[in-house]
Amino acid sequence: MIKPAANKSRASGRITLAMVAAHAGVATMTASRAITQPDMVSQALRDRVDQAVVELGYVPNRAARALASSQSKVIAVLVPSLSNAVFTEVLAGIQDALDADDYQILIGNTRYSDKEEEKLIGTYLQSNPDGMLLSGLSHSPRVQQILTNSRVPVVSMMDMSTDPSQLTVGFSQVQAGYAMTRYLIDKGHKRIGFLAAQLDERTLRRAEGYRQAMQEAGLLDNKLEVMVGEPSTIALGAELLGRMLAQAPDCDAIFCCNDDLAHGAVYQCQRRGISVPAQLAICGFNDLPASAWMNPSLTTVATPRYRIGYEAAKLLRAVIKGEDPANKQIDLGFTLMARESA
Amino acid sequence: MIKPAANKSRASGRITLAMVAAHAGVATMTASRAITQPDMVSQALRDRVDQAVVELGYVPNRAARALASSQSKVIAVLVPSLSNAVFTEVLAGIQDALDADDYQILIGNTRYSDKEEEKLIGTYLQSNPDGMLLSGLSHSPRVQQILTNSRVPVVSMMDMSTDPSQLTVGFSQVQAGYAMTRYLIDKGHKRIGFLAAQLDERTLRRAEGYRQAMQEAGLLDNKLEVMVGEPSTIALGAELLGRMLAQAPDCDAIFCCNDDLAHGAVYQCQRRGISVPAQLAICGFNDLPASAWMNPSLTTVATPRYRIGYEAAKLLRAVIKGEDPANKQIDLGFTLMARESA
DNA sequence: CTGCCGTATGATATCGCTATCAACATTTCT
DNA sequence: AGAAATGTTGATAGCGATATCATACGGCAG
Repeated sequence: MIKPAANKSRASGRITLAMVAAHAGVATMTASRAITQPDMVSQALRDRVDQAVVELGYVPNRAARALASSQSKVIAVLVPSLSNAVFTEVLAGIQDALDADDYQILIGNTRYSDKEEEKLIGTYLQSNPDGMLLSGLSHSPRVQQILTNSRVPVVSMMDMSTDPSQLTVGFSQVQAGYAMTRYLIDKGHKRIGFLAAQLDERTLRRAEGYRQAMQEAGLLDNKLEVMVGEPSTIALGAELLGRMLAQAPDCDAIFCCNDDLAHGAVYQCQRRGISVPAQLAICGFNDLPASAWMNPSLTTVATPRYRIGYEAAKLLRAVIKGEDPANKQIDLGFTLMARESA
Repeated sequence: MIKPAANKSRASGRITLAMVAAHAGVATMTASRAITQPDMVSQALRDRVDQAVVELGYVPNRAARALASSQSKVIAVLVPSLSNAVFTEVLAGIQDALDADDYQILIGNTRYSDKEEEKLIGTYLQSNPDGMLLSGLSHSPRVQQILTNSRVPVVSMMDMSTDPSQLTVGFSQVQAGYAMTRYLIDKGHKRIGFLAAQLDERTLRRAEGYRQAMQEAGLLDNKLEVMVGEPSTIALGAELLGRMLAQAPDCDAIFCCNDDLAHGAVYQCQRRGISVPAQLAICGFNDLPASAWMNPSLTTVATPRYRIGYEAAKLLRAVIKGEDPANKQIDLGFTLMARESA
């Protein structure tokens, strides 16, 4: 019943599906089905194929599969940073959502650079991905064109879009910035500084929310803004606190555009003997793990990063399957965490 | 001179190399060479091909390339965690080292699980990677066998191996654990606790170093060890500090197996009114960014994570090219950062 | 002028798998 | 019972690139 194994000794020592099929005494196509669509093959043959797979140690060749089926089973994910905990949690959500689906996730780090993003998208397109997850809404015109031409489904993460056709999962950065500023205003602060670094699109949106709230309260003053393009770090937060106090000595509260800066600012206050929040209130953005534990604990905005990744991946998967999702824009909101520092 | 473009309207709307070649009026093979080995093609034809590539917006198909050349240009990287800053810095080093080489990096997160690792390696082997970068030395027997069978070059990162044939880049975790413990002993501490979580192989090696030093000084006492398997977090550090003090109230110093735990322990001391280092010295491991800035600043061991990634990737690249590296074991050492907390 | 050689170009045969349709066996329906 | 529907299996033809070998050509030695 069982034919002898194929012995075309190919150059590559690799075990191929054809060898498995020969070993099991079935056609290659049947072996293929036994592996990828077991329901379509009779129990008896399926068992023989399965056994042959084990005996020969067969490992399918993804490249061949992709080529023949024009389905890469690859999803490309672009994040602006891997050292930022925000995005690693987004990635965790994505991985969990895609876990069982046998998707290969291609993680790209754009380092907050449009050029890098363009380069990465170009590279990833060579892998013919079934879908892409991008961070942010704004991309260079060339990127937009490349994406349109490629017809790859794309879901944008982290912020809400005004374009209703764009698939988006996130929360409104503007509203979050507004909410935090309002909180400080309601606490009675008048001279509220805004400390920002990196100046990526999310930061700029938060700044927008800040200005909106300050404007409404008649408190807007550009002396209260310290914004620099360097990457956001604790060390920079410490430094920028100094710059802020030099620029606006009467400042009574500081809204840092993220927790790293806020941590640095708090530590620096401690070193200078400035008491937080008595003399200066400080708050951050993102609610990193340390924020709840440090002393004083940090008032900040908790953002649903894990869920953003999770829901974005689920949405993308649905679109890849050809479904037309009822909800193209998923707003996951945010939570203001009032703690000791403000 | 230029023939009309090919118009075999393939099912996939994709622009193929054949179309580019037709558009440029050359053979497919010539177009292929013009793109991948430009030196082998005359200036004139090369220009025509380049132009056709741009005009048609040609994107090479990586799967086809991999299949035909049996070179995937993929390097798989396995790390136990993405939320741990240590490994994201390793990744940064890898990316920088491999930047120009047109390698595709497949990042896998094993979540500190042997099973996950096995699964990921199985998946990644389907992509026929040119090489692999693994974290740690110890892998399940099955993984070892799979790797041996696949004949994929592997470089192990993070620790030093005793097997001289194994390609390794890292530093001795045992020595680092020993050094930190000695430091505390030399400072006059007698009851030095060891706080550990996660209990992955690196943590266990550090524990080994700790015990060795304590043994030598005649200070070893298992009441001084608190080790749990849960993931390492700031919150857990805070909790375990309590457990340590309950278990060994006379403890006068604590060596935390990583900075997260140490941060939690320090914060918890502050809440309990225990002064660090006067009443209790605390030190960590890894030197995360916050450690230098928090108050008190944290005594810890700085580890060359970025360089580990960088050198490991360079070593792997050399091996892939067929070179036989003189130095198969690269020890990048570590640095004890003496700060305020101990 | 013949013939050999190195270089640029092209034709063809795979790489390993799946899509597709044909062939046949087995039910189910009228 | 005969036709139609259903379910399995197999043969064949690509998917889009590169490896390999063959061919054409100009240059140079003899």
